[in-house]
Amino acid sequence: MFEYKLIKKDSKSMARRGTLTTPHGEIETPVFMPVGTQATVKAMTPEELKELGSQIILSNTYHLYLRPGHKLIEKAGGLHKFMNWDRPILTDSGGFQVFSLKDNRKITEEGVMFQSHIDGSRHFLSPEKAVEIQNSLGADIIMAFDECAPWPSEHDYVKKSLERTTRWAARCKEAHQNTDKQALFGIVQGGGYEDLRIQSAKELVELDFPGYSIGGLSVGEPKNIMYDMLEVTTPLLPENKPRYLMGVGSMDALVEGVMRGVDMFDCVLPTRTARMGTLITMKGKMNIMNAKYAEDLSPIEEGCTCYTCRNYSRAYLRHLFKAKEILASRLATWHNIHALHELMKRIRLAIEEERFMDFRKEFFEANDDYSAYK
RNA sequence: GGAGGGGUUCCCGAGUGGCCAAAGGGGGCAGACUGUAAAUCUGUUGUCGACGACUUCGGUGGUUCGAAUCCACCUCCCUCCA
Repeated sequence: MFEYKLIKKDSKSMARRGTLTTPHGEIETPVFMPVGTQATVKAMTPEELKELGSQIILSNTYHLYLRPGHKLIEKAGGLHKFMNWDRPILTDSGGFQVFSLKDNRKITEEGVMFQSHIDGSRHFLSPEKAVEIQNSLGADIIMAFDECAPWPSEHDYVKKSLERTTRWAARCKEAHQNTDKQALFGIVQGGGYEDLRIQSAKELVELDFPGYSIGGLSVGEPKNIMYDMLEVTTPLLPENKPRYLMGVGSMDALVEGVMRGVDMFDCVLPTRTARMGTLITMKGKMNIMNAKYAEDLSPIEEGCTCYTCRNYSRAYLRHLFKAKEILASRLATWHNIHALHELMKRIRLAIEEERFMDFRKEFFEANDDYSAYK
């Protein structure tokens, strides 16, 4: 029910083109996955997500466990049914919340004691519990419970953390019941240390997962460190298994990640920044609220085929944002997600046509935000 | 016509002798955001030849070492009475 098929390998880089088969359909990789933490990609309906090209979306164990509760979702027939999304779903384990809610939790070997950000109540999340919740939710791909160590962290701390994450991964695998319907990914950690990334990758591969995530990156470290970590990690991962770089979603990082052998990416960046008025284009990002767009009646991006660009002008978008209209968030989110899907589509095509590195060169030459690469 | 209250920097609105270029909010301008505690947060918002100087708190003229703050007159607005 879960299978990764490698279609084509780029001859000049680690880039690869593949297909991921899940109980809820196939995913063409490399792929960008929008994030719908609370069982909704903010501002978009599932129908709209399909229209703009989303193949798979994320949701979150910690958030759905606290509210509305995984039991309710199970009773509703699972997350797919509950949120009316019949394509693949991937759930994060709550490992990222170990990082992001660091002031409200305590880590032990057994698991993590959280204090709810909603009402302050205490909850214990362990590898077993995280898997149990994810089994209830029923996502096609689920994550092992890990610790996403903060940047910067001492070598000693990261080493202990990753070794615990490996032990937790083994416990997750042991606890996982629906292996036929849900693929459990292990998560490589190791901070910004090459030796630790190598150690983590080897330990996890030893445990044999249907896919491997690369976590603990894009948490504040310089980009070159992230790329260095990818370069030591992906060669150690089995070629016939998908690799998922967690939490990465700027256009440049997507291109650079693909070049280093990553198949899957997710990120809140396009949706969050969309709500703040930052729009993503192939030429760079733009803050649509800037005064210079006040009377600009052209679309966000010339030639863009998204619903927003087909129908609305920069001036109109700016007006909606200035007026704090809810439609502003919707139209901007629509465009941003579409932009990343479009980028991935071009990347896939470029790999198929054996011109990925040329595509990469053209991308960086055309994109003002990443002129450092020129 | 009489009585009272008030006119503050783009707007609203504090301030009632020096610590005031003037609180706070709004608006404006700009920035950040990467497995979502985010329709959030941060900076900035009189001028200049700018670690100092100059102009500003309805207008004019005073008092004072010193005024947005006190006094006089003028002007405009609001409330009540006739």
